Amino acid sequence: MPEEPSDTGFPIIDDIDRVIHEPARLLIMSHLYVLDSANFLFLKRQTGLSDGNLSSHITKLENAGYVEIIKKFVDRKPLTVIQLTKGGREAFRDYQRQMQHMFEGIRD
Amino acid sequence: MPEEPSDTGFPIIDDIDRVIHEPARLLIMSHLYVLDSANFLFLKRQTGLSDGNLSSHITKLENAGYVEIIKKFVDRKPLTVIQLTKGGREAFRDYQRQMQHMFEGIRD
DNA sequence: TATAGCACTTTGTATGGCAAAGTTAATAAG
DNA sequence: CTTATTAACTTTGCCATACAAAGTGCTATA
Repeated sequence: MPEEPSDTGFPIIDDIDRVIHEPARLLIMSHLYVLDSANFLFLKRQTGLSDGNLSSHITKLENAGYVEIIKKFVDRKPLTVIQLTKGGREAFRDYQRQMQHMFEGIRD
Repeated sequence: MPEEPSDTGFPIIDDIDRVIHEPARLLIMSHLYVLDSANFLFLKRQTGLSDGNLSSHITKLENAGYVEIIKKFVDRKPLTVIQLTKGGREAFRDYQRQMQHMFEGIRD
């Protein structure tokens, strides 16, 4: 009979949202959680990611329904705004809760 | 002139210890941080990992110097004990601090 | 026309996780 | 003596993903 991992207060591996867990996206999501939205260039500077990488990471976040990507022209220059969605906010909060819950059982 | 990401209180991507960050190993390390040491079977049950995966994850932790793997025979059965090292304890604490620091700036 | 800025997209490489199957070593059961 | 069982691997193969680098398209400006 296969056994389930017993409840130790630690999260089950599968519970961790890997879309958010990936460091680059964790950083993007942290900024968005605070600012709600940010433009491409800003995120690029904050994260230190290259154009290509930032682009692919926000596309993944978009596919997960965590952000909305809005393209406009401002001052006749392209401006890409990345906007956190409600689902994205919730997912990030869940992730945060899970991590903190895990660390709670751990104090020296 | 290339720009450094400005200090927002969020960690730099490269600062995240990916050896620990990987969910499976995060779970292993959490247990070890509390228990200091644990045997193979126990960790396998707690994490729900397969033999092979658990084995390869603890090998990675060993290569990083975070655990020591001790093989003995008890009751005439092989017993593999995974013991957290000092370095492992420190690395985990650093990881935890970094994560919590990141979440600190984020409260609704 | 050439250049620069912004935001991609594509391509290639390297890594890494995971499942599955096979292996070894020791003992227990028949 | 043979087979099975337990514990713990190791190996193989697949697939996803991260990242760098290079090229593309669009707009505006010199």
